[in-house]
Amino acid sequence: MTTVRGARERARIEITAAIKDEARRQLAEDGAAKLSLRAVARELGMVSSALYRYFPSRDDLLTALIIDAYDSVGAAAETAHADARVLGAPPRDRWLAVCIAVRAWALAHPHEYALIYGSPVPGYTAPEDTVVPASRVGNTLVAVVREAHAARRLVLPPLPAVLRREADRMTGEFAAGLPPEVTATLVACWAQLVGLISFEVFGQFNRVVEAREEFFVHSAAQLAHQVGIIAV
Amino acid sequence: MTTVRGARERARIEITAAIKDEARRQLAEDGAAKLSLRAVARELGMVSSALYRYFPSRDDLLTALIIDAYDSVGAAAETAHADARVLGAPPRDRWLAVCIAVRAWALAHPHEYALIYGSPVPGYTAPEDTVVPASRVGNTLVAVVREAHAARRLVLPPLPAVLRREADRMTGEFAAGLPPEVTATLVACWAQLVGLISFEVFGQFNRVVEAREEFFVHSAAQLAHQVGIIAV
DNA sequence: GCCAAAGCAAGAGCAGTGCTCTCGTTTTAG
DNA sequence: CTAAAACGAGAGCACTGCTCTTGCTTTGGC
Repeated sequence: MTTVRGARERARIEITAAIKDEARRQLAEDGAAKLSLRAVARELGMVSSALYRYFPSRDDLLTALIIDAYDSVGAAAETAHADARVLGAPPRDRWLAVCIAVRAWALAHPHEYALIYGSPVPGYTAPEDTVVPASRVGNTLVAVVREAHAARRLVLPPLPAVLRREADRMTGEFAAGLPPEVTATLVACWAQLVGLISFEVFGQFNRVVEAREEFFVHSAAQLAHQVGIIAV
Repeated sequence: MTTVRGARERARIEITAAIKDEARRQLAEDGAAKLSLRAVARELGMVSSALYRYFPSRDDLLTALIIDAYDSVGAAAETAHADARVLGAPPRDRWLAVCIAVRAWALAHPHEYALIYGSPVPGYTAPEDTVVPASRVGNTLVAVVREAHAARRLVLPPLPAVLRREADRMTGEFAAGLPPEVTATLVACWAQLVGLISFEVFGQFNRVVEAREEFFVHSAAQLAHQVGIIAV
């Protein structure tokens, strides 16, 4: 927490939060495309130009929402992992718990999910501020696999020679403590997990998959197996 | 081909195509969010209201582009499959060929890819006209697996009891001739494949995966294995 | 406590958007 | 040949993101 120096700074914090809240409300209702700065300002009883004191542009507001969304889904994954750990769940169940938590968050916040894992809306390059929150879910999966390795519940999948250097680099950069053999596989599984969730959230499973929950749990279990986490 | 009854109908066909071409150009340049009906009309030397004779709304134009994009990537997948088949490639290589073709198409047309596999832009419900083109890639994967089964190059993965009915239904609906044991797995692999491609196209692999090509081919091969296609 | 400086809300205004409606003109079909 | 349908052009509405100017309020250094 930063110290609040005066009434003005306190007001700024509150108004910034109010803007984001209202924007999130409109986002959840109509989607990112229809999010309007003027509508947000109108709903908050202020004039649109005043809003630019807090967010220099519409894209900056969206970026703030993106960061919050990353933090929100990241927190969901982390608490699911922590809960599974205090229950003494085996690695496979911890993996499943995280996957299920991410899916549940996505289904509960489809538009925020679309904001972070759908097509990038503002431009093409993600602002620097997003990379740390963006990696929270990934880091949680790394933690699960790391614990599985420590508990000797991990078999190392074979890794082709061409990916050996890549796996070493990845491991050093964001998966320290993980056997390099699994790092590349884990990244792939993470992308595949998001693919599964995206298909469900974005309606690609309409008329295709009906038993969504069972289908997802089974697929997530397959991913656990693929990354080397042994059953039970 | 429908018969062209007169000059007016011929003109309508040409103008409709010109509108879509120009719209696709602007889409490839600036993305779906910045696609403007007025800009398209301006570039074509017509007034914006005239464009509404051809597409009743911006969303309808986008829907037309979505259908074309589905057809485009579907055709890419089908030709890749056909080429691999005439070369006598084994099932695993046919699977890889289709995956690689879809990825190549996505990297070449990122905004069109975002249109179909990113967040749904217009509303939430996909128009009925999109479901047939949308299934072309999936059908190609079904065909690959079906051929693998016919060539006895397919091992049936175990399927949990909860998904048995679901797998039977899926098979009857869009995967006739496929052993029900693989249908559900195939659908999951299809979603996971799109997850891999989306992460790359949407920049989620920035600072994470560097050897993209090798990483993708290895992951796609893993998916082939997962769906039951045996190596070589 | 005073006062310049900075932060702030409000309003007007600009360029752009999707979309509608009207009005002549042209092409089609009976 | 004529009524009907399709068409292009233009004006106009309501909305958007964003900028600039104008006063007012809070802040921080003296």
